[in-house]
Amino acid sequence: MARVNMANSGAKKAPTIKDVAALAGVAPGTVSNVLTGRKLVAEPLRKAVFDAIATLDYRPNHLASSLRFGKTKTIGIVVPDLTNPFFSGLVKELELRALKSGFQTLLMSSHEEVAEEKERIKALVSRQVDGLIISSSGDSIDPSPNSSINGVPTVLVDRAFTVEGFDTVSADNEQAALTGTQHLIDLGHKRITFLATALGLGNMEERVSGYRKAMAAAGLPDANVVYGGLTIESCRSALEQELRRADRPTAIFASAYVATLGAAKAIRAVDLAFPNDVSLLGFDDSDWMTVLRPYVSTIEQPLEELSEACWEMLQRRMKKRDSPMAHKRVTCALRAREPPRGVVRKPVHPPPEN
Amino acid sequence: MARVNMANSGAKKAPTIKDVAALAGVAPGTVSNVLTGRKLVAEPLRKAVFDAIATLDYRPNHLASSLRFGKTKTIGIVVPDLTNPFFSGLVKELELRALKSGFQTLLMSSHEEVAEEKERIKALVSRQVDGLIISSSGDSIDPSPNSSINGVPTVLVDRAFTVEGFDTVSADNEQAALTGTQHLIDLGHKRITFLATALGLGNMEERVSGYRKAMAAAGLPDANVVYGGLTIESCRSALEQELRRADRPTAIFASAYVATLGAAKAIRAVDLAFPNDVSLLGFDDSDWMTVLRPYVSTIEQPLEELSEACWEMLQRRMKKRDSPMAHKRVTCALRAREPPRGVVRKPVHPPPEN
DNA sequence: ATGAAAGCGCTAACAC
DNA sequence: GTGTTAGCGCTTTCAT
Repeated sequence: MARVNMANSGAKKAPTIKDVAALAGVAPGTVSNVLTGRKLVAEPLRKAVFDAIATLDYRPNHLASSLRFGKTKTIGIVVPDLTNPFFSGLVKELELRALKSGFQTLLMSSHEEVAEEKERIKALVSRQVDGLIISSSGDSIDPSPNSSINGVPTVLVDRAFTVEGFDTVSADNEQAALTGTQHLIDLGHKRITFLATALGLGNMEERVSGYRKAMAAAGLPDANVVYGGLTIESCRSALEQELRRADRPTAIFASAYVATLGAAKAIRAVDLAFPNDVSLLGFDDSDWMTVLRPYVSTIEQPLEELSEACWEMLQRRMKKRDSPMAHKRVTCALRAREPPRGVVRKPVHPPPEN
Repeated sequence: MARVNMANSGAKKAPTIKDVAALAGVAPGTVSNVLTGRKLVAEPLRKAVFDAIATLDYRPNHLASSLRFGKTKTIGIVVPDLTNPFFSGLVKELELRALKSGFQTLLMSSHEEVAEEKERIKALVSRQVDGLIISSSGDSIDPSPNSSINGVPTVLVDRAFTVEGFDTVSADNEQAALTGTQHLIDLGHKRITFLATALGLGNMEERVSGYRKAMAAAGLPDANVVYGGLTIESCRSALEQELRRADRPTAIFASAYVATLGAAKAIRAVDLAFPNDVSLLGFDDSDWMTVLRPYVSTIEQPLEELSEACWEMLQRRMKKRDSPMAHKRVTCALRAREPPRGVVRKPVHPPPEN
């Protein structure tokens, strides 16, 4: 009664483990054992199975396997914006580590929308991912087991460090901002504007706080925080206004990738030059920053450490789902590229291009 | 005999459609009908089902559904390098379109390795994706139904236009390179070096060809193609040698994103300035290119059109698997940002930073 | 309109 | 060691 697919003879259906078993003259279970290696199989049968697999060009159906086995060996990753090099770099590192451990990654982007993020998480969960790494768009992830995450082992990265109920990994934002601000102060700046992105993001608040602390510690009362939003253009526009004022800042500390690029654009737009007219310190180092002249300095978040920590935590949680929540901070590095202010006095920007 | 999960009372197992059915007092099939909407269900039962779903916090298992239904509503995307803004931009657009049509995307990166690419494709296929969009690392994709692709509807994008047996979408590379080269010639350049990436990539060969044609047409015999490899650093290094020669080129045409950034770095490294010492025309427009001064001009590949074409083709192929292969070219735009050569004669680069 | 039952492809028990 | 069987969660006939 067993229906046997005609091997490759025009039949549309893909061969199954049953077809392989039939051709090799063994039981389906044996084929499975050969493939998964969970049970030893005698050599002659092994060979027969492999031959059958080859002639049928059999591909295991991962869906069926996962359904039965209860594990997908897949982790889901959700980031706000893949075109942001910070996130694409992070994703690349995460992918690498997951792959090395035999996991595949399912990558989704939330486009900085909380609602979309929820949808993506739900989709990932309904696909039975074994774990989740999320850089949240909203800091408002619900850790309750009834939330969209549904009890799937999850690590939060970059955003949302403050949320209890999750393992989290993020940069030591406050310290990084403090160091960065201090660097600008050491360069001789007094009017330093901090270009933040959006209100209510945990990591951003930490950076703002570090900035304020450094300003206060240096006795500089004029802390000035500008919220430029989450796009390059909105950041440019917000800062441009700032730069057109008579008492414009002499230094900008841009708090994230979009802010850094937005700031660079704003500075160009009002035809100032860094570092003579204005210094620019950015967040999230990127390749192109080294081709700007004079260089823009940055606070670099160590992507390898960040992703390493994520992956370790997630693996731990996947093994022991009830271990206590862990929170890890990684230290950022200051990439100071700017010559000391005042050394290059001569304007370096080209004459107006009529 | 039917085992019923205790609703949320500490039981670990996720509720299934059976649990919902039991609680709502209906058959599993009815729950399915409510959920999928494929068959009408009377209002009182509908409500009971929804109530049960809510109280149990039931999530459909997409794996099981896909296994049974034979479709995953998922397409796989494979690109060589997610940190390349051309690809991350393309992926973003593709994701958008897939999502709008009710498809989810499974994204994988091949890291410019043919072997990895094969693995990723196999993984995607074994996950039963309904379709595949691939930007190949090697131009060597095997279209036979027995290949790793295993008959899954596939569209090739950017790379590998020349491969028969696949639907393909790519830029009109030869025309774009011709236009770009012509632009540099119009600017007065005679010694124009073309910075290619790797040999044997179809799209690259087309660009080289466009360059050569433009040079020949202008009666410029000194076509000079340098292969810089697939990383920013290798491109920088290759071009830097070129720029240190006495008869160095007056213009560089960089053939891809990595080449453009590599070229910018090389130009900086040997302390030349564009466009006075050397002009730079790049491929693949990127945000940061507008903050360099003077601007670097680029050939922009229209990501929206590219992805739109991909998605349309893939949808068509998924519906009619035996329709004839289609090949689509999209036209690139020249973003000329450079002032004419010679207008700004005064050197604009800053004095050496001791 | 609803329920019962078969089965998607695979793996884990349990026999032999 | 190897075969047999049950069933993962869902959808879909086929009866009713």
